[in-house]
Amino acid sequence: MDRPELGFLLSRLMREVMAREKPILDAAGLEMWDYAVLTALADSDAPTQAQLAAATGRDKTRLIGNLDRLEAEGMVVRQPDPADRRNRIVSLTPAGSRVLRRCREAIEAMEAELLADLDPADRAAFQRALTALVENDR
Amino acid sequence: MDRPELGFLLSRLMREVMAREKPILDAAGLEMWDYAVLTALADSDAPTQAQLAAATGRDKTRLIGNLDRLEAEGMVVRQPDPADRRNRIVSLTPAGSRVLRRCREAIEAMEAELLADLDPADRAAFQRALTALVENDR
DNA sequence: ACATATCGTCTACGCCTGCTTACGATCTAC
DNA sequence: GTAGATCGTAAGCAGGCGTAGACGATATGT
Repeated sequence: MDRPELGFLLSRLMREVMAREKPILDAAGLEMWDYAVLTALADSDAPTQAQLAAATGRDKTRLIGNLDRLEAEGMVVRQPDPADRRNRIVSLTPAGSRVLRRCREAIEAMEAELLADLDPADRAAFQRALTALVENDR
Repeated sequence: MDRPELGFLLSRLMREVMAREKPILDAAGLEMWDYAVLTALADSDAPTQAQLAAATGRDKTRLIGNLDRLEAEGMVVRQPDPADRRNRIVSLTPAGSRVLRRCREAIEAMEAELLADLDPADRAAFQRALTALVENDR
């Protein structure tokens, strides 16, 4: 047979990565989407909920539930935008930042282990190519 | 911020690949899962339905519907296994092979275009690394 | 002042998912 | 031959998903 297709390989690898992330997030009491939201929050400042939904790819009505829970657990706050009070600006609390940082470290360690068997040059090229591809079709 | 995480990059790229595959499969009257099934069928010979479910990662009870439709459209046949008549052996018909080959060609062209901007050495390393990673944790 | 649009929220719809249970047909072990 | 396991199938369940419609609060254009 031919070389397996990109979609096939990506879905397999994706499944593996998610399987390895799950115990880490479970330990922190986070769901996948919570983590995506926290990450997006750390990377962009003062996003409105609509912007946050767009950034994470989550439906805006689904996002609400995640924010409700994250806010109840004190990881996130929603504040009315002084410039346009229809908007609610979401931001990380120190507690949220702390949880996020701890998860991120564990996940980076997991990723390093996952990629450990690769030839170092290939690993660098892999990450470079992946990043370029994602940025390309933004 | 840090380098984006593997899971983040993979999900983005995956989304893009699937978005580009969809029109191709639509034109052939196939759903994503149909294509995955046909591909798995071409790569392994004489699988039982349970093996096919395992190979594609689809739930065995969900697979039934796909096979029903593919069989109704003459792309696939189910035959009782002479060695164990509980099993049903699934195989591609010539028509199924033809449809699959046409889709595969279109998808490979799409992938080539997607990867076209990469540095050739990076592209080769990317594919090599991706394949190695998937085979690694099988 | 008034009409129109946007934002966040809630509710409901239909679709797809994996999981579970049950069933008949069939194989295997004893 | 009888008991138990396995295969494909059907049906039902809970949960996730995006979408759409409605609503109050708010902003904007005229």
